[in-house]
Amino acid sequence: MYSASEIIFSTLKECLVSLYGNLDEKLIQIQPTRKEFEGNFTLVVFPLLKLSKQSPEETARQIGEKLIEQKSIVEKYNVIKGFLNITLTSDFWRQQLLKISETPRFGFAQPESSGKHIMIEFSSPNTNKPLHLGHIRNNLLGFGISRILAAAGHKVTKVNLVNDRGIHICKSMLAWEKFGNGETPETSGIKGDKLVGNYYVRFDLEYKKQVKELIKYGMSEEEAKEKAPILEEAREMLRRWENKDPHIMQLWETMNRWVYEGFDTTYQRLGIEFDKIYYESQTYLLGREIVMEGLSKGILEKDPDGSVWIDLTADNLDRKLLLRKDGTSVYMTQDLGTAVQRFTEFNIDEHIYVVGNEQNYHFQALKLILKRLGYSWADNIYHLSYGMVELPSGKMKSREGTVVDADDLLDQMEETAYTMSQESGKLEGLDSKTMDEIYRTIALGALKYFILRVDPKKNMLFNPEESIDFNGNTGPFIQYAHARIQSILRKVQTLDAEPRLSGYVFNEKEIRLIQLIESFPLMLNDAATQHSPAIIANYLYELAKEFNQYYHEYQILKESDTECRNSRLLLIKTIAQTIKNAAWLLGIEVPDRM
RNA sequence: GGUUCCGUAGCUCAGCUGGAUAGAGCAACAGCCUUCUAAGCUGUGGGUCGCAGGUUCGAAUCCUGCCGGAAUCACCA
Repeated sequence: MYSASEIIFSTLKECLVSLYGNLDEKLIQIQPTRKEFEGNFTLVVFPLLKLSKQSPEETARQIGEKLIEQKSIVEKYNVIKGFLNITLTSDFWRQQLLKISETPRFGFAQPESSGKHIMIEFSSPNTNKPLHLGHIRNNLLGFGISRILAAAGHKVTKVNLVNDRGIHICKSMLAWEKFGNGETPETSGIKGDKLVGNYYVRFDLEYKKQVKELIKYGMSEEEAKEKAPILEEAREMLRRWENKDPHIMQLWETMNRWVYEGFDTTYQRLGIEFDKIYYESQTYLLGREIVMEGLSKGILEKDPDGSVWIDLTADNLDRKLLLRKDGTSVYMTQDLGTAVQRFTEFNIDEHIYVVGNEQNYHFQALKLILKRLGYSWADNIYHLSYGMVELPSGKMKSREGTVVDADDLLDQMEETAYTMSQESGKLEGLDSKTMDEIYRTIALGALKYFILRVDPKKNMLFNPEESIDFNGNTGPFIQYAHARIQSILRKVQTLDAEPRLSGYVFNEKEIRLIQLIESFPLMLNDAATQHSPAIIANYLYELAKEFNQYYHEYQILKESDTECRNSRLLLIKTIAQTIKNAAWLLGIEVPDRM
C-alpha cells in the first residue's frame, strides 16, 4: 500500500506540474501539520515562489484550489502565511486504517528482502565481573538494533565475542586461589558471575594495599604500581595460561563456567539471545597473518626491536602497534583478524560493533588500517558508539564496586511493579504465576524503555536514589495504553457492523491517531538508517499519549451509534497492534492487563 | 596539545536531513475516579536552545570561532 505521505506527495506534484510545469522535487516540502493548526499535511510554499511569482498566500491559495478541483481525497485547505494546510477526507483515512488493520505486521519489511546481510556484535562481556547498568545499555541497544534492522528487511546475525582471557581474568583467579578457601557458587549460594566479580574486587584491594606499602618504603608511585608482587603473580599466571599449564587451565575453565552460568541467567532475564558466541581465547591469535602480509607489502613497518607498527599520522591519528616485540598480538591485531574472517568467510555486507564511545579511537583506527591493507569493505564497518551510563557520583567502576548491578536493579523494579499492582488491585483473580509474569514484564519494560529512549550517543545519568519511574514518559505508560485497549476489546465479542461500509466520519483526534499509526514505517526506516532505537521509543510514547487523551475524551463501548462504535473499535485495535509491534522492536512486551 | 562526542526548563530527556508561537516527563501547585483500567487525564508556573559571528525569505537545527563537560591518544582489553 502507499502511505498517505507518498500519496500526498504525488498528488501535489501532479498539481504543481500542471500549474508551473516541470519542477525539482526538492521544492516540494511536505510535513505533518502541527497540532495547533487545522489539517493533516502542510506544504511549505516558500520554495515555490520563484515559480509562481506571487505572494506566499496567493501561491498557497492557487495550489489549494487546484487540489480541491482535481483531487477527491482532498477535503479542504487553509492558508496561514506561507503554509498550505491540507485536510484529506475521512474516507481516505478510513481506507488507510482498514489496510493497516489487515496487515498484522504493518511496517515490517519481508524478512531478508533487502538482500543485505548485517552482522552485529554486542554485549562482549569480560568474564571477571557481573553485568551492570552500562552493560545493560550495550545489550539492549544491540538487541534493539538487531530487531529494527531485521524488521527493515535485512538478514541479521547477532554475535557475542566473550572476552574470556587476559590479565583481568587472572586477577580474579589469583585472588580466588589466595583468599577463596575453595568457595564455589554452590557452597556460598552466590551467583557465579558475582562470586568471580567479588574476587576481582578483592584483588584490587590487595593490590592497592601493596602499592601503598611500597610507596611507604620509598618507591615512586609509578614504580610501585608496576611492581606490586600480586600483579607480578597475575602476570605469571597469564604466562602459565598461555603455556596451557594444566592447573591454571582447569581453574580458568571452572571459574569461567561459573560466570557463564551467571550470565545466562541475566541474559535470559533480559530476553537477549545470540546467533553465535565467540570466545576470545579461540580468536586472539587471529590477525597475525594479515599483519605479516601487510608487512611484506610495505604497508606496515617493523621497528629495530621487532615490533610491528602502522603509521596513521597522515590521517591525523598516531602510530599504532600491531605486533609486540615478542611477536604476540594486541587487541587491534585480533580485531583485524576477526573482521577479515567475518567479511570473507561469512560474506557479510555490513558489520556493526556496539561498543562504548571510549573506543571511538580504536574503531577509527581499525577502519583505517583495514582500508590501508586494501579491504574495500572497511567502509561497511559501523561503530555504534554509545555514551556512558553515569551515576551522580561519576563513572561506574567494577573494580571499586561502584556499579548498579543488573540483577539487583531488576529485582528492585519487579518489587515496585508488585507493590503498585497490589495497590491498584487490578490483577485480582489471576493466579500467582500469571501475576508474576506480569510484574516481570512491567519491570523489564520500564528498564528497557528507560535505557532505550535516550539517544544512544549521549551519556545518560542514572540516579539510584530515585528509582526508575513507572509514571509519565516510561515503559509502563506504553504498556498501560495497550492494556487499556485490550480491556475494552475483551468486553466486545463481535463487531456487529462491517466497518468497511461505515459512514462514520472520523473526528480530528481520530485522524491524528490514524496518521500517527500510518507513519510507523517511516519511523522504522529512520530508526534503521540512524541505528537508533530511541526513535521507536519516542514514537511509542507519542502514540500512547495520543491514545490516552483520546480514551479520556471519547466513549467507545458506550457509544450508541454502531457505525461510530465499530469504527472506533477498529481504530483502537489497530493502535494496540502498532504499539505491540513497535514495542517488540525494543524487546518490550506489552501485557493484556496490568 | 591532537581527535571525537555532548551542551535545550530546577532535574531527566525529545526536537537537529533549515520552516509556523521550542516540546514532553519528573519535581511544585490546582483540579478530575457511582461513567470502557487514575501506571491515566486537564490546568498553572518554569527557556538568552552554552556564547559570539556568518549563511538566508526563515536558524535550537547548517558553517566558523570561542567557553564548558566527557572520552580517547598504552607493547591493557
